[in-house]
Amino acid sequence: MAASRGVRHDSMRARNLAVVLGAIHRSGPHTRAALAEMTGLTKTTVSSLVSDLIEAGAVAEGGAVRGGERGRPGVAVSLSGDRVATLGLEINIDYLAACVVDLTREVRLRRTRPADNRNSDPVDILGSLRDLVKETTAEAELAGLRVIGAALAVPGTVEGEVLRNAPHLGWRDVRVPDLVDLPFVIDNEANLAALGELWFGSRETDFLYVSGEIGIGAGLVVDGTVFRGTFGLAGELGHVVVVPDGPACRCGGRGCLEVYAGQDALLGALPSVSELVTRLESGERRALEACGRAGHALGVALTSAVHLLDPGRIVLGGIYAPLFPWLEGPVAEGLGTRLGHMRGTPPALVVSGIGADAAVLGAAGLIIQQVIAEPAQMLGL
Amino acid sequence: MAASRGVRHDSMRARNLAVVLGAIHRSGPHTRAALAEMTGLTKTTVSSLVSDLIEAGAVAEGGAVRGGERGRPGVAVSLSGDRVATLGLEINIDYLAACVVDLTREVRLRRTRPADNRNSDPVDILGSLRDLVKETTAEAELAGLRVIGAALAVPGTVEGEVLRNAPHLGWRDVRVPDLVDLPFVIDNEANLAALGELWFGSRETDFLYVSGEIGIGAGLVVDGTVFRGTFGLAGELGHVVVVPDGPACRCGGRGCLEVYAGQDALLGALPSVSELVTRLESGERRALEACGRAGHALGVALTSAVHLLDPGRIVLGGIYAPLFPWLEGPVAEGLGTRLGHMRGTPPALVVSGIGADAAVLGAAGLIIQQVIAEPAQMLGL
DNA sequence: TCGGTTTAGTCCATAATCTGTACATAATCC
DNA sequence: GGATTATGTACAGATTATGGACTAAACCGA
Repeated sequence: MAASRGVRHDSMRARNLAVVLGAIHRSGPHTRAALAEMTGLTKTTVSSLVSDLIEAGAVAEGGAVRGGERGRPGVAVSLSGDRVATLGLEINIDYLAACVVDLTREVRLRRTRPADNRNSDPVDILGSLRDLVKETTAEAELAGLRVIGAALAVPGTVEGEVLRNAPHLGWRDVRVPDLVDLPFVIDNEANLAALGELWFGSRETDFLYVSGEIGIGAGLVVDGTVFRGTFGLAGELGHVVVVPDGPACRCGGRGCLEVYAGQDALLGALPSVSELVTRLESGERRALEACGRAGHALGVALTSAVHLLDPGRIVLGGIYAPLFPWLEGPVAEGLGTRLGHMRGTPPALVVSGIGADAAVLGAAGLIIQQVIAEPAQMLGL
Repeated sequence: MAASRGVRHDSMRARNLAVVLGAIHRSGPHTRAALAEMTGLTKTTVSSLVSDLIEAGAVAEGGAVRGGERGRPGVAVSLSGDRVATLGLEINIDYLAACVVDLTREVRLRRTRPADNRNSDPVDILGSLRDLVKETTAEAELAGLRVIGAALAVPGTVEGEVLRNAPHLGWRDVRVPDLVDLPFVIDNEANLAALGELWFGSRETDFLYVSGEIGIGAGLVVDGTVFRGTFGLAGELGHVVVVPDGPACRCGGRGCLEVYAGQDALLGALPSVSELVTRLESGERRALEACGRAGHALGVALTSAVHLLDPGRIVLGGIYAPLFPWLEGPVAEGLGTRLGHMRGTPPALVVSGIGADAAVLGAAGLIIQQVIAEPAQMLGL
């Protein structure tokens, strides 16, 4: 409901650039004539817009030229991966990560730096991250790519440029400075992982991405857009109430999902998720029971989530991805019996295909989406 | 992600008409000069747009003329309530309702027709509703108002023009025919009641409206817009899990909120909500305990809802409005202790100010919003 | 092989809309 | 009463899209 500004000739053109670029992005290479048909603009206008987009490096001629049919064949116009790129960044509990992705969503560069960020000093970590940014940006430029924006994923709640609360890092109200001299945004790890799944994983446009980490977050994507709630705090699946009088949770509540299905509850005394997988594979009873309990709790919490959020499908990611074979049964059963006849069938339950990279990729993808949505502004047209 | 069309000259003007009308709507009467300032358009353009809007009957000169300051005083332009109106309709369990609202959101006409619609025949009810529509439309036209669109609130889930499932009416997959020869939409009662609260009640732009009826629905409003989820089924608060192994619910699940806090659970053997209020006022223990239990369950379910949906505040409506004095304590306590330190303070808990009319008013308001958002299309400019 | 047909892309005159400066108007200030 | 200040309109100019004519490049059929 912000005060909206009037449309002038330049914003009309800006919008039409976005419409044409969006059409190319949404459904692959097209000829100018096809674009005119799709957008309702005339061939003349599309030609003019396309030539601007070519100049800005957003698209290029070439790609698949349709042939074999009658008439003069058109020249296909497709997204160009050669000139414009964006930077995805991630601060997680035990590593820093960066990646460079070009406009075609091809991953061009990836760097991970192991670190122990639990209860760390923000200044140190941010300094280290800044080094990583310089390194990757320089390398991308060597490859001829112009990095035009960056996004950062953090394991906590974000408001604007302030990291409000990242319990596992031990950070509160940390103002993250612009790490690059470019458009820069910060967002929650689960939200960005959900977007990673959208653009680099299954490419479905409607789903709830469940991010199992030390905490449990979720990012809801409806029609290709993340739902963030009023203050950007939506999707805290980890603190949905599973048992009203259950054990205390570190959040102050009782019987939260995190108590039953967080990483600590799943691992118990085990050192790592891969160790847990090993034991599950060898059929160890204690491990199987832990997974069963977690799956049951997840089924209860997801039932509430489905009633409230109405997701298209449910994607399990993070540590739940390797554990999916053992979680799927109990979770699906819980959903199936509890949702009952409120809806035709419960949402499909699937595993994330991109695993641990989801958040960094989503971060880079977020900026790419901005370029597609506002090419005039992002590319200086 | 629908294929978006290019912007042409006529859509530029259509957009600017909407921008100017939106500014008048959002912040009361303004002079043309002020509108130019706010929209970023020139005075010339605003003058031209305003004269079109006057011709269409959307706005009128007059209203508060600012005086007493230096310079030539401007002529205020304000929404006109004299010419354009919309129709709100509601099918509920025990009544049909209609109302006519003008562009200034003044309620011009209201009709309620008691009926017993439980397990009824859709054909009968829709016929009766059609009569009500003819009656109210004719009466509005006598008052010089042109009804330009209608919306219908129903107690069930809606997809497009089909009422999928209204358990208390006993309707499934009922295709509702266009009741008027005008733009016409159908939506869920809780969603429209939430919009009623937005436009005719507190006028806050961010809240979760909880509609206590025989079932319990909720409508989430974020930044003045209803969140509907993927299939339009979001907000089914009544079936959020409160106790995982609780009593069976008619939905097929167990321990749903509706079992503890639905109208039937609250009333027990009592005949009506007003009877319950009487007993609460006289301090009857059984009544107080029923409210306490319901409030406790509501607190648990709302905790999950707050974590997932992140509402700005929580508005209790429907039968919860008269019961608010007795529910507020247990609900607020549950929210306060359970939300813990995940967020600064829990969302404010308030009572709806418009009671039973929320849904019909919201329905009429929905069409008014469409007029404000797309005046060119809705008014034929 | 060659003209006919079909479709793609460009050129250019025209149309729609907004901008910006100039100007008439109407109030206050001194 | 004249200076000042702000509103609202008029008109020429700028920007962008349209639409029909035209050129280009393929296939089709004789």
